[in-house]
Amino acid sequence: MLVEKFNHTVAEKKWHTFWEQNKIFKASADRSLKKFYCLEMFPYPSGKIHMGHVRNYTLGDVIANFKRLNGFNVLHPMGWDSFGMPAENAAIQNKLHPKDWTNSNIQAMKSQLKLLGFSIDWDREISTCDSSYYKHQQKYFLELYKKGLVYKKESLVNWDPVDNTVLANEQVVDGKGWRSGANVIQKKLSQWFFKITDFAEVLNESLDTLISWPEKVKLMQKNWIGKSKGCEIQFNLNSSDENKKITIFTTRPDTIFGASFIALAIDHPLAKKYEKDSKFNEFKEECYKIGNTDEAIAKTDKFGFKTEYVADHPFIKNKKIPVYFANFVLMEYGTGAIFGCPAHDQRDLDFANKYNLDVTPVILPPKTDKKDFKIKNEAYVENGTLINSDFLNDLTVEEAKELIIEKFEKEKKGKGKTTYRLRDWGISRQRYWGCPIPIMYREDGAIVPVPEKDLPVKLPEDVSFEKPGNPLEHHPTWKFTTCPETGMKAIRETDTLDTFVDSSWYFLRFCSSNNSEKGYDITDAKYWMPVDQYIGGVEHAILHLLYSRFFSRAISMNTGFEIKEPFQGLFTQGMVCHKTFKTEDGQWTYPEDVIEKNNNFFEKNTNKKIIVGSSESMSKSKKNVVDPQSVIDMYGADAVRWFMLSDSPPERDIQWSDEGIAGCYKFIQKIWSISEKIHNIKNTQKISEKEKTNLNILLNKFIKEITYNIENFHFNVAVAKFYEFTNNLNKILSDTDCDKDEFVYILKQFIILIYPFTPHVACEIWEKITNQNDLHLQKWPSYKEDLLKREQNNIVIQINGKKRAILLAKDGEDENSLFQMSLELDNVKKLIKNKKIIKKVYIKNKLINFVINE
RNA sequence: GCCCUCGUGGUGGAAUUGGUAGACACAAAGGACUUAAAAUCCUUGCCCUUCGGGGAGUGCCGGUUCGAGUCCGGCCGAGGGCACCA
Repeated sequence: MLVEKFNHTVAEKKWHTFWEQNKIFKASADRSLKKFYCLEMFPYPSGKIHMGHVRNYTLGDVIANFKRLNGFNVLHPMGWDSFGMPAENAAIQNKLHPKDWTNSNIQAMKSQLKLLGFSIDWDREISTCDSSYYKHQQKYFLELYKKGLVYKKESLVNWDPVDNTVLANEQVVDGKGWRSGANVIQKKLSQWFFKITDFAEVLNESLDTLISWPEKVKLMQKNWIGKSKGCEIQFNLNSSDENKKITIFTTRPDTIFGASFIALAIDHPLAKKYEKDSKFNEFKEECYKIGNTDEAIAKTDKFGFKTEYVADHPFIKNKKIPVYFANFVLMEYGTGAIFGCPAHDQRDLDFANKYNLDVTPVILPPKTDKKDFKIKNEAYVENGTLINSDFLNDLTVEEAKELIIEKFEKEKKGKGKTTYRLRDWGISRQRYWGCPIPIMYREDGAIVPVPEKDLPVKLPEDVSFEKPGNPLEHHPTWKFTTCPETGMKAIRETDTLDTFVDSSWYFLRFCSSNNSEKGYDITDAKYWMPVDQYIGGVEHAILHLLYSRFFSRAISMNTGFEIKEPFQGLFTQGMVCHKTFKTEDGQWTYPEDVIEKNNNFFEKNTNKKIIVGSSESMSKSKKNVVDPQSVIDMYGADAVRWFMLSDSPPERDIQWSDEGIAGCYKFIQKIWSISEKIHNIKNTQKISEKEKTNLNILLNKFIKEITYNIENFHFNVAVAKFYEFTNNLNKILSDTDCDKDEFVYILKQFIILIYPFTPHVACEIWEKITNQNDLHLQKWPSYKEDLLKREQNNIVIQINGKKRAILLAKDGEDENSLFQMSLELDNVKKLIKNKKIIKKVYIKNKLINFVINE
């Protein structure tokens, strides 16, 4: 019989229309239902969707569909992270208004997402650049301002002296501005900050409650917050001026007897004295050049600037400790001052060796003789016992820390303290395309929040990008206003908010997206929050997730419903990679412009030879991208979705391949042809009870495997199980006398199981065999555990741990008779002959191991 | 530099708790069907073999165990993170 092919173009369009018209994926307002909030990180509307989006949203869609079939009321919304730099760049380069550019991108990407058949509740769509969104954000800003969680301080920015503009780190390439090519300098600007450090402890501690987060992400956040327990110590200075004391922070107070210098950050208050010293300023310039990332600091040679100050050691009489400024000490961390103990810290040792400072070991490694222990170029940072340390001698590091802190506190020379590496969140951006900060600067110098009734402070639309810098700053009228209370003249804040603020509460907005009064409603949030499953790229492991955890907690404090943790479950997916193609003169080439001839590759139009490079994550700059649109057109949405779930575990990178997607297409066709075969069975002859039982066992095992693998995010394994089951089913179909009812039943179960993965072909087959369009209303199949108990098991017979035979035995067969039976097997007999059995091991229904001496 | 993760066929990967290593897929080779191609289906996949089976084997070296891809120790290699792109 000629089987008609599955026409994905027609079928997919048909189901899209049906789903949309009947609002199949709309979350129910019925609060008695058990809920499931499934969220993927919302996209930046850059123009077109890319494979990374396809993968991200396919993963989420499987979960959302799976949960719906399991009876949950699922919230699966989508929105747009639509403020940000690319829109401004487009405005500068193509003379398009950021708003128009953004909105047309949104339209384009939305229709692409619809093509993929994602089960999204589009009625809740939001866009962060819309004033109906950001007006609530301005309100939250003011609330935090009132709570004292927002403040202003001077802070360094990357400044392009030619374009007269602030640059983001990514706009600084090799120390030069990306557009002008000018050397970027560090400039101090007064900027707004959120006091996230007030939450350092709670954000750190609360990580332990997130049991469904990847350990890796939690660890990254822990490192970022960087809690460390230590001690502040005051040193007396021999100084003739007002600086009589200096406070340092250390996590190693136990090494105080090995202290040989004090090092200060270049912007430490003591630097004031040297601000006119040209040598010091040269040194300072050198330090600025390094930048302030941990990586840069760790890799740079340590150097310092000696001050005239000398400090007294707190316990060793007459011991004088020199004071330096050093390039590896940061003002932002601790007190901006440390004491150096070179014997037990590599940085301190490098520094001490450079300036010929004392190196006195104070920790002796275990089982080492004091006489043999010398420090040269490598610091000893492990545990040990204290030496050369007066009253601390012979204690362990832990004991010494405890005792010395006690002593410091008693003698009022210092105190135990916990510090965090986490710094406050700078939220000012000197850019146009962002949420305006609702603040005015009054002519009398007062900083005045815009009253709530005057919100939103809307972005002006008539802006020009002719001049470099912030268009809000240049706008002829926008920033001039009056204080509503006093009538005094005022100037608006022209900085806008970091776009990470926009994405720090959008998941709350989805709970009440159509509420114009409030950003979110507490009753809605009580029902929907927290997000049960959040899915996105690991690149957001730190900032976005940490900021969201902070912001949602901060704005919900004292509202009667505090959001302690917004994301209960987190999954971070890997990237989509593809081979790279380059011409011999080093030009990146798009895959669709490359053709293969006898294992050699050429550029289509020019016939230039192409060099195939390694597989890397798809990026526009390397041109190793495949446009989802073209693949959807050719193979259909189901095949693309299937590809995204196949082969690679979702947390790992996936390699895009043309053969792979073709294979997925074949599989979609295959399940279609199997369903046709079953649908067209004419013979209704019953199959035997035994065959029926076997089929049932197969199906039950299959249901269990698919359920387990979805719940555990092993989608690639689930896909393999689908292949396996399909192969088996196809074999049985050609072997067995057909029983239509039986096979239709199996097919229906199969279709429900595959619906979350490939909904279009599933709905089409379902409709064909049932004449109904209610696949989305079906219940997820359950399995019977007793059916999975097999009557017979293959028992592996090992001799000395090596597989030698397989024995088919009744379930639960007596141990001794199993030993007897296995000893009868030819191969076993042969190998055991004349040898003594020392030990017999039996693992129920699985394995026997005879241990014999050779 | 510091912190973390991962090393399994030609390739992507599977192996829930220590118990048949290589499921499933891609690629390759051979075959069937066909006038032919496409599509589809079958077989093969390290070494030795008397075709029963035997040997080696999960980056390398060692350990624990009746039994190790899985646990422990030490090497080697690859990747990721380390403060305003989103």
